[in-house]
Amino acid sequence: MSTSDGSLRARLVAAGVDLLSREGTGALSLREIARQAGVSHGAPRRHFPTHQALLAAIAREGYHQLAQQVAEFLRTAPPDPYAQLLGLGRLYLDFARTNHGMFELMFRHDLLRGNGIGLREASGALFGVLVDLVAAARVEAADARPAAVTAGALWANLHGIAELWQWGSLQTTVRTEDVEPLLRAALDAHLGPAKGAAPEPPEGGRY
Amino acid sequence: MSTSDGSLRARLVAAGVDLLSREGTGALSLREIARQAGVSHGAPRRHFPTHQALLAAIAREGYHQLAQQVAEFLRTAPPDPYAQLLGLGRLYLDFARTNHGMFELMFRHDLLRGNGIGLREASGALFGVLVDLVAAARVEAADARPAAVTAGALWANLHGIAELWQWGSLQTTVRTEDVEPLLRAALDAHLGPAKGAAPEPPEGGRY
DNA sequence: CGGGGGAGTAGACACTGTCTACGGAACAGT
DNA sequence: ACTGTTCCGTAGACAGTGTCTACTCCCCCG
Repeated sequence: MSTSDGSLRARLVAAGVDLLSREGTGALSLREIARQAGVSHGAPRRHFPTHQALLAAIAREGYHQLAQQVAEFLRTAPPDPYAQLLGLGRLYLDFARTNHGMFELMFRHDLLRGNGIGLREASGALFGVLVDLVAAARVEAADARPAAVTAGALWANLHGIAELWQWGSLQTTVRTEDVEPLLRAALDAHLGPAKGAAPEPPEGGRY
Repeated sequence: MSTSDGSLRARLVAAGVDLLSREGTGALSLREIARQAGVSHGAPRRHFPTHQALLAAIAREGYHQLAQQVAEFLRTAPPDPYAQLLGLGRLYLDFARTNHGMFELMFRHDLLRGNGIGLREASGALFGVLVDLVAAARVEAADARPAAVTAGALWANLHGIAELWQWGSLQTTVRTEDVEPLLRAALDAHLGPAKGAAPEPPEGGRY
């Protein structure tokens, strides 16, 4: 059951991810995905009740990839919470840039709403990591605010940078290739200034 | 020429704005807008070369409305820059919530890209206001960062709050109706703590 | 061996965006 | 005042889309 049931389903999602990275969100029509997967346009219906459900599954795959990258980074990260947050910020922005079709889809809530995608869980896990790191990073700052609020504000900041940056609104003030100052400003603002560690990204890192 | 040329054009944009506020972005098909305006489906082509161009004009109208609200607020705002920024933050988030279809459209860069919409100018004017206010508000903080960077980070923060909040990602940690703590956290983080003025929104204000 | 159910196919339907040909009205010059 | 041009809106066609409904085929279970 797992093979026959999951085979075309997984192939459709994979074809969607591939198409998304090559052509962007505009190319993600149901029929085109089916074409890429080598099946007729009615076939996806056996596995996904609607087009939106298929898109939601593709977005879920995106969250999975992001979570995997985060886990992998944390496994080989320095112990300093601030450096970890800085790395995660770079990771998030880098993900948004290199997978910008996927990133766009992941936050197209108009397409994904009510499709049981489990985005709450997917994003919730990532958010939990963020809350813990924020709580650890600002021990000395002794901020009176709950860590969840600070983490939420920080995530919102990161997300806004990614969104506005990609969209071009920030290009009037910030060079296209360089969001590092914005990232630094966000981290310093929410956590207090850096302790002086890790001014450069690690050499062989993904950034 | 202005009357005949502008008449249907303006009617189409108005119909689009109306439809957008009632039914959301999904209802903004070219033919449906034409139907709402009481013309045939080919008529919009005389004024907008493509569907995207019409959507871009509608989004431009949204930027115009937002700029008007900002100007109106600043006209009757207290002189304190921090209070002004707080009010602008509320205004931005409130705009995103009450006009959430329009807000969504305004940042659908995949639809709007390359349509000569002048979003750069539209958003650029708002951003200029923000930069000035930020520069004024943090005089005492003596931040070494350029005001434009701080303003960019602050705007990104606001935008991220609006985006993630509407989408529901923050509902796990923050009550649905209350983004005020996140807004406060963002302002305090980027500008330094409040000077103690204006802890409450004005009574008859729009928030 | 025979029947049943799931998986994929193929065609239809309403709808979309774009293109083209057509009708008509208003305005121009002589 | 009449004719010609130019522009605006109409109507139909076309390819493409998402969804729905037969229909076929094959595998698996009894």
